[in-house]
Amino acid sequence: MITLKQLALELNVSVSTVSKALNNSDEISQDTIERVQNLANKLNYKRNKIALSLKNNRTLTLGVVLPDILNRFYAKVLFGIQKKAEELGYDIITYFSRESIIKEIDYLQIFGSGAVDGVMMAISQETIKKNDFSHIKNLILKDTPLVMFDRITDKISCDKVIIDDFDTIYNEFKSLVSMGRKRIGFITSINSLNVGQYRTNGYRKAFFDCFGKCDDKLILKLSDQSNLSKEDKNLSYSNNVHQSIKNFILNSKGLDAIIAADNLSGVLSINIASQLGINVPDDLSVVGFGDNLISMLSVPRLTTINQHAVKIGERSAELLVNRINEKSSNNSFTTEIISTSTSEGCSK
Amino acid sequence: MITLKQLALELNVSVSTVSKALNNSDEISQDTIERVQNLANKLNYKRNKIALSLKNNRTLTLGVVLPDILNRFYAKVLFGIQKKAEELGYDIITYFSRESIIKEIDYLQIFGSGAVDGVMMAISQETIKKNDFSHIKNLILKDTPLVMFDRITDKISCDKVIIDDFDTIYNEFKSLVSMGRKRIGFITSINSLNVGQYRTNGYRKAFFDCFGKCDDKLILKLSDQSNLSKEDKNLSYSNNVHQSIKNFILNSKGLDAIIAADNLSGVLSINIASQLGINVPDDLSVVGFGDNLISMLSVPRLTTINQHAVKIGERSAELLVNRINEKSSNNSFTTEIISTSTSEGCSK
DNA sequence: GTGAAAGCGCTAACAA
DNA sequence: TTGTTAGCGCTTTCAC
Repeated sequence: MITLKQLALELNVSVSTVSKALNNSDEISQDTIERVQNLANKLNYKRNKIALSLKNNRTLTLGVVLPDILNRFYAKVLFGIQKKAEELGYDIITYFSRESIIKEIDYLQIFGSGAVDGVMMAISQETIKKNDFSHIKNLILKDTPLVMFDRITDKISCDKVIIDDFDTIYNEFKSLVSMGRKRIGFITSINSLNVGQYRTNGYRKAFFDCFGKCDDKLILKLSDQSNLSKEDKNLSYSNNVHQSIKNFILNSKGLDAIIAADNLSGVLSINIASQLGINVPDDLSVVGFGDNLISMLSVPRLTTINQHAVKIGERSAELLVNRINEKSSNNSFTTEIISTSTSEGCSK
Repeated sequence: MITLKQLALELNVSVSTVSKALNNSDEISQDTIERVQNLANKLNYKRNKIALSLKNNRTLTLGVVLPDILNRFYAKVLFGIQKKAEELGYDIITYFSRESIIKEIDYLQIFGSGAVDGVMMAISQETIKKNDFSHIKNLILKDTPLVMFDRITDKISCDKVIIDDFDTIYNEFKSLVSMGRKRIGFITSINSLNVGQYRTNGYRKAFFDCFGKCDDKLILKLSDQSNLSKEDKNLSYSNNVHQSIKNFILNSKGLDAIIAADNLSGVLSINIASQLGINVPDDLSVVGFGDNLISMLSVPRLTTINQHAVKIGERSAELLVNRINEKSSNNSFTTEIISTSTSEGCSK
């Protein structure tokens, strides 16, 4: 590794002169600046990030805790985080809690001891279930800036970035009704998550507002994927899911629309309906969460509700860096809602 | 942040005594050790990672450059990397090149300046196309340990982890033949990648060995996804792909099997064939790359070739840490081949 | 058994 | 305009 010392030696100047020259300090003559920078370029010199961190007491690194990188939504969030962080001059260190609170506790302790300047996280399912957020409180006590996204909790005061799950489903329901749909079903495989519950509530409320008491037979709860061990996500699991959806479609009399609360059920519903000879979207409208990639796997392509995951990541990073750079500890935290949008597809 | 100095002050001992006590040095009396450690625990003292890095000239951090985190294969690799790195006591800093050589150059320069102890990467498509690996050579010149995975090149000497694309497809073809299939088609959307070419070559060779001269009409080259800007991955793109596959199936006389070289074409082929009234797998066998999640989106579920992406990540991290810990610079690099396996599904 | 001092690579106040 | 020095938090050698 090439250091200031080596440059200084080579050029017969002092280390501090080199340092200043590289920083374009106006204390240094133009001539020296050029000599130094030329050599630095030639040798491909790059400042040592570690030394800078120690000196400045800031690492220019952000910590990220994701429940599950194999979930495409979080992969997109991570992409957004990385992109924005890079723009703002930060690196990211990434951990995956795999829905475990123990891991989460571990990770936050590491992040809380000077390894990063701030932390972004979506809490694990286990943490939600245990309703125990003390590890997150500890992080905040250490004055580590924190931004929560997607999976959040009222118990913690910090900046937050979410989508409005309730309203999204509520509005989607209304939109289907305005298109003349009368029996709108709801499929979810994320029952145990708060976001899943908000979506279900949005469905129930819209149903009530449009048609009166909600018919629970129109709600299909698939077993929660994230509750399954890897071994369970095998053939028999997918057979079960296929069968459940098939039965749901066959047994729901007059069903003319489906809203899927996750990014797989929608695609599956279309493919299964097609096999049953049901024409999508003429006989059955299907709308689901998803993105360009997953949604193109159904024939016809699924009409999707786009959560703008990348944007969630970007805004989280932005809010975090703002918070880091804030001098006084401003106590007013914001909760930012990223609006969803319906993207083109042929299934609605 | 709490430091050694503060502990020392509080306990009326020197900084070095505190340091040694925390490290259970036998130079220090048991009594002092206890006093120090008690206070440290009480105040939740954690060593400052940055200071340690500077002192020891190793960061306990690994650098990762992925072409695209939205590609599920790389998301899985990243998962494997993170898992193994954590086991071995390392953090990871992650960059996404987005298939751009400029980004890649940037990232490797940062990584080469002491920010990490070693680097893992899969090269970008642009780098492959330009056939210019000087930035990677520069990294190696700086004595930064490097492991390449999945997308590699002969031009660089380092440890490598790959799957055997050629043999995988070759064997899959033979397996289909042994099941009595006679007209086996091949669909690929990754033409421009070397891995894509290896797979195509595997197909051609197997075809030749079984049936003589390969009929190019049985090969469908879809437009390369990673060449598309985000805007192009829209409805018309998926319509085009759907239509291409449909035509391919309809126009390939006697087609009784399809091997898909990427993780989407297989699922799509099944769903499209089903819509055409073709029975999968009775009339048409379909085998594709994929994983538990994507493959369950077809009805029936796709029989997949599993690349064991997580394992690729794990082995890469393992090889890298081994290389880092190696005293002498051993020049014999290994290329590790992770074997694929066919996982259960109903489409073969 | 304990402490002083040097040094990892860098910046910045202060001297020259 | 350039150089000297101190110090970020930590470990380690060498005195005491």
